[in-house]
Amino acid sequence: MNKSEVKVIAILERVGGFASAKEIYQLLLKNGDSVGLTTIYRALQSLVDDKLLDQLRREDGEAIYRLCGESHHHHLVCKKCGETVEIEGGAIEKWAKNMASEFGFREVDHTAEIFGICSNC
Amino acid sequence: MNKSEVKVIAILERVGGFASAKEIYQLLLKNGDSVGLTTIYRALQSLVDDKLLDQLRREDGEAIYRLCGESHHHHLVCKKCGETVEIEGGAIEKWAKNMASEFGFREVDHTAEIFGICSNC
DNA sequence: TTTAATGCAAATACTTTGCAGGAAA
DNA sequence: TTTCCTGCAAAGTATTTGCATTAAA
Repeated sequence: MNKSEVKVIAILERVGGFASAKEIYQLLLKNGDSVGLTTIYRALQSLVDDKLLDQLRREDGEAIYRLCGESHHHHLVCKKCGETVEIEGGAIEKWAKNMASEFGFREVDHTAEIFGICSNC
Repeated sequence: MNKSEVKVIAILERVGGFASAKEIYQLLLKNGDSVGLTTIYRALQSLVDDKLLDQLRREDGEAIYRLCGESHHHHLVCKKCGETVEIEGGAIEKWAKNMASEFGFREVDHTAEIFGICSNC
């Protein structure tokens, strides 16, 4: 594991959830670290190969990464103003696990988001 | 719904599962239909907007499409081969409703997908 | 010195958009 | 005519690769 990979892991720890290559890149720059996007991609690829990161896809096809085994949360997003609340998804975790095992799927992951209009809008 | 959209629907009926834009394009060509890839993309986009198709992503980020049933359901998708199972999400519906009301959100909608590797892969 | 890591630029793959010509109403 | 549909070519975005430079061992 080289320096870039350590940096990427550190950022993802700080983020505590999913982030795309570009987001990680920008966080590193903001951090004062000097890196190229290429290096981020290479670090991410290597970390996924080593099974230290999970890789999923956003709806628009962009790849997003997360530390393996990290407990994650979901979002409640306002369709109008974009305000976002992080919520626990205990029920969903169980649902995903049950459904997956019912149909014989392994290495299971999931995405879930709730959209609505917040009380201010 | 115009001619191209009808053609796309017909192909997806024949396929009986997911297909990417390129796959649909090639099937149409093999069929003797003369179409451009651009038109396929436009038809797909329009059908997704009209909620006649579900759109998901393969592991490599390519979009895949398929006819969607009318009832609200969720998907259990194989990250490798794209095989998909439609599943009921009773638990999720409740979770979404509860979370939304807890935080004062209304006009609530949600997305939820489970990813894994199916028993054949 | 020998190997591994880096980053720019170019290449690739998927998808969207601008635009002009053609079909349909 | 007026509007919609098409498809080529160009643009856009995410990601990967070639290659020469640099850092590390």
